[in-house]
Amino acid sequence: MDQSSSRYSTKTASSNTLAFLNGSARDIAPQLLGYIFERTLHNGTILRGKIVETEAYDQTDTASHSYRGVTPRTEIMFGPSGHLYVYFTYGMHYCCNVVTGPTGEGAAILIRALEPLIGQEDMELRRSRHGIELTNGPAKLCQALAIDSSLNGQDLHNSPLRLIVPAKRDKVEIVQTTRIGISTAKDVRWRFYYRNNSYVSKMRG
DNA sequence: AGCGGGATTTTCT
DNA sequence: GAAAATCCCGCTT
Repeated sequence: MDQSSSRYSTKTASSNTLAFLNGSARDIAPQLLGYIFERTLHNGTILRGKIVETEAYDQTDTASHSYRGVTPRTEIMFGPSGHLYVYFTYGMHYCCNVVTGPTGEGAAILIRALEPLIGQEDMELRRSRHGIELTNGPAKLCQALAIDSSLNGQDLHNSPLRLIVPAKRDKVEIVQTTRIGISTAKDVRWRFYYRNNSYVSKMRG
């Protein structure tokens, strides 16, 4: 494996390049910033967005779906890392996570915001919005990229939704703060985002 | 700019 | 039966 070519070319993640997901969600969540989601629709349309906001959830965490153990909903979180966990909430919204940790541990990273790179026009049709409103929230980005329960459990190495290693690391400051929309563990600072990126959800200022 | 309510269904107590 | 890792709209300031 040629180190320089993997560092400077944008290519589909091999099983090797996503091996870093087999660790703690807390540590991986900031590392996932800058990675790229590539969605291939049934008609062949390619959509891409860069991850700019993440939140970690693990089994020790009262706010995590996995806290109370394996259920029909959470079994994907307990499966192998590098797969996608999609859940449905509030009767109308999907949110998506990247599963982390070894098989048997229930952990995942919620993707809260993307910066669109390719396919903005297609996202606009699905969202009926434009600009930052395409992908500045966990359910918004799922609607923009047509992510629903049919993708739950898919392998991010090779599926209609793939995780791509960035060509080069962004030189952007990462902010660490508390998570959004939860009623317990409000003080746990497991939310990470790129400072000053306009696609981050609930930006103030 | 900020608050309040409605939508709508899966999941777990 | 209540809450939910949310979003959107309308009203008030």
